[in-house]
Amino acid sequence: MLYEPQKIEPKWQRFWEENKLFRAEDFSKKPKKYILVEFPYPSGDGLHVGHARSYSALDAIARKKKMEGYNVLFPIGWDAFGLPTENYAIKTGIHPQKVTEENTANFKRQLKSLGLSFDWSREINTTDPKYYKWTQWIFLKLFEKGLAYQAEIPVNWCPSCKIGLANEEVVGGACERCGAVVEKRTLKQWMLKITAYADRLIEDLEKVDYLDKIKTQQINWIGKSYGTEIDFQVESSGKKIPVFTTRIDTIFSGTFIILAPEHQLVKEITTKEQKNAVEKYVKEAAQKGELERSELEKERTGVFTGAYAINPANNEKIPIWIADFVLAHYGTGAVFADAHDQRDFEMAKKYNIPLKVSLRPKNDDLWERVKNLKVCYPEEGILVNSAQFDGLTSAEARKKITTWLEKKGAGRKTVNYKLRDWVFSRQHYWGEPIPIIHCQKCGVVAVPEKELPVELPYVEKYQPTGTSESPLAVISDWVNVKCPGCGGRAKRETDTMPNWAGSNWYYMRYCDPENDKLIADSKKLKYWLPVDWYNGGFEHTTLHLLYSRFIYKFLYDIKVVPQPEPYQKRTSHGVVLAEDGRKMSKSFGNVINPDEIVNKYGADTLRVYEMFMGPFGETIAWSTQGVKGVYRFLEKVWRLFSQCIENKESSPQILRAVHKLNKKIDEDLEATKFNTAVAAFMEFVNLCQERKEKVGKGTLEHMLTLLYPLAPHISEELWRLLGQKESIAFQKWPKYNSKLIEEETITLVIQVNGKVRDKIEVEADISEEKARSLAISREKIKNRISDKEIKKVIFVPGKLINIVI
RNA sequence: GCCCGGGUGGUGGAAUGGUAUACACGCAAGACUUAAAAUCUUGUGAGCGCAAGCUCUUGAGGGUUCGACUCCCUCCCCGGGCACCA
Repeated sequence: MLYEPQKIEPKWQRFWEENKLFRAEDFSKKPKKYILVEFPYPSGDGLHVGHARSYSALDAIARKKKMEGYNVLFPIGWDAFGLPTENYAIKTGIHPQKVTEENTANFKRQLKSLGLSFDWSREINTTDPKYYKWTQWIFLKLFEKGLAYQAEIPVNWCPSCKIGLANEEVVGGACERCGAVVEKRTLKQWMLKITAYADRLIEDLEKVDYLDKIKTQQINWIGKSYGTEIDFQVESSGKKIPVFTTRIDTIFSGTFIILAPEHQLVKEITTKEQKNAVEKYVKEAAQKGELERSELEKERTGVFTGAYAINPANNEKIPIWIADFVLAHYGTGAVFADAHDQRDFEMAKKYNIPLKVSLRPKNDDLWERVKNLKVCYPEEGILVNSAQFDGLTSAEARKKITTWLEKKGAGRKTVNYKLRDWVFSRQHYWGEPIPIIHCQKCGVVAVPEKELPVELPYVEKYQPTGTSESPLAVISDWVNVKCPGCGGRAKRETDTMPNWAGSNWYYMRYCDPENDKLIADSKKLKYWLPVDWYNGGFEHTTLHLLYSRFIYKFLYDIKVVPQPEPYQKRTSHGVVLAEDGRKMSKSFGNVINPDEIVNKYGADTLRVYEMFMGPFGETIAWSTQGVKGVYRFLEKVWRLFSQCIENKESSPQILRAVHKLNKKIDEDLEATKFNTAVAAFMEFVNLCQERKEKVGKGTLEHMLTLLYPLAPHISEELWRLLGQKESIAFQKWPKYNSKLIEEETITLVIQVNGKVRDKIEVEADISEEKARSLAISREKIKNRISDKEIKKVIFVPGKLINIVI
């Protein structure tokens, strides 16, 4: 009998679906496991083999958990709002909704052909009004609590497409769509106050089991730093400039102040004499793109405002400058500058601004050069020229100077973050409308909850307007509404939400996908949440993963969800590159279509290959040869069946091997070491083949239950061919017999001075004395030792003996 | 520049203080075949040697240890993230 995956796979997929094998049961008495993979964006390119990597892995986990007796929820849906679909629709004239329907159908067909154990009865789609009603509801709650607000901020503007771009639409300073260089324009945008949750987003990482790499990246992204805020009085004016620093230990060498060009005090403090120069500089800085501004590392530029401030530490009068390397959006948009910062140092040298030193390095030669302002010394040191603080280390000085400034009322201990609030408006058609109404009298008014969802109007024209408004702005009968407050004339908000909006909370909806009264029933949320294991791409660590944690925490605060963290465990899979080591891309013509692999080798081969190709977390290039290797392995499994059908016991060696395999698979699957799990199966099959002996039915069944999570179709088929009436999915996950695994004999390694010189087969529990006399009696070892004195013997029971001479 | 990973045969990789190179690919030889494919068998880190065997080998150098791919220090290279962050 031949192994023909094309015949057996669709059969079992149909069987599993018709018998509702993978339906999750609300409130089951069994313990629950919520296994989640990131839901795909249904693009026109179809399923990527990278999706298949993540899904095959967690499918194996989900199937194993089910066998272990858990009530498993393993759902799937569609993250379908977004730009690629809108762009495609603009290009082809096919409505985005139609495009989405087609792409979704294609993705669904592809996912089903892989035989993944999703509970399709809970399928969701972010573009469904019944779904985005609740996306809008969350926005209203955020608005109610003051966490959604409007602000005038600079946005990326494409002068060619005449449209605002999100950061993710800007590639290397250029428009992703047309390639034009992006400018900055100030527009009124909706913002979400994620910064209010910065501390909790860091602290609560302690409560969850994420890969360390993921935790570190989130912590760095939030970028919490402790420091001091100091007030500099502007000379002969009531104004003060607050400045944030982490290096208050260098305050006594602060000889000038630098403001960001966008700093609000620039206009107010600039003197008449400097007005022209300052205005010119500010204008130039605004015109420079982000790219240009950060590229210009070589040459420092700046301009003097003409104004002076007082350094509160030593009451010295110091000049106030402007420079574009000072960022408006970090700290207070102003810094005090000194000889102990590379950038400040370079700028002072260029414009002949006086400098002095206040930190002494340990190295005397270096100190000589630092003292004479030959080099910048940005490290920590011992304080000098710092009045009563002389002689302290930088760390000590930071504490004492901060306390001293606090007493004088000129400064305070403070904390800063790199994390910024989240721009939540898009001037696009294909997204959730923001449920807000602008009334001339009442101002910004929330759409009443009972009027949700605010449906996206189905129109023929969804092209950009060319102004800085969304395409929705031109649909006058949709835009013009009565104010829910006063009944007067009002207009709808025409911006839509970014596609992170729908993916922020989607995993909650799987718990209760049909509910039209609530985001989800609270008892169901309590039963299923948190997600026990969530797998997705590393690239979502600082966007989707962080955003969705923030939204969940907010929902926890308003008592919608039961705990403060949504995901108990988070893992990430590595990217699958093309065979040539580059990214898979249509333009390179190197894309692997999963359909082709499934047609030629079957879903089981694709799934097992994706697990075998390399360590789960690493970036790996595709190898078609490697796929063939896995296919050969599955053929060997098939042959094992045709050779072993007779009803008898396996030999003790095979029996031991299958129990060892059991242990290995158990451990490797939990640790996401899928590649070595597959290797262990291969070793087992090779062993059976080498021994040329018929394997007993029981042993084969044992092996098939272990293989089932990774290669479900072939396992189910052979299981039935062995005469089983019930699906293999209902089998208990097998337990290994640890006594059977124990070996009676072992290979004892004999080392001389740490080098392997001989090996002997001995009983497993050999004593040290016996091992020693055996080792010394060996010819090879005798020759090595000859007349030399044995200094020491190290014996590792069951492993080795090392003779030191 | 900073923060995370990583560097092991011709290739993807295995081994987290105890037999380096599991497993797979590729390659070579043989069997089957009119032939090819598929399959099976054997071999396959490098060097020396007819052979038994010996020597070397985990990016480079040092250290700890009876013993280091594994731990520590210095450096080089590659991948990812952040980046004028005060």
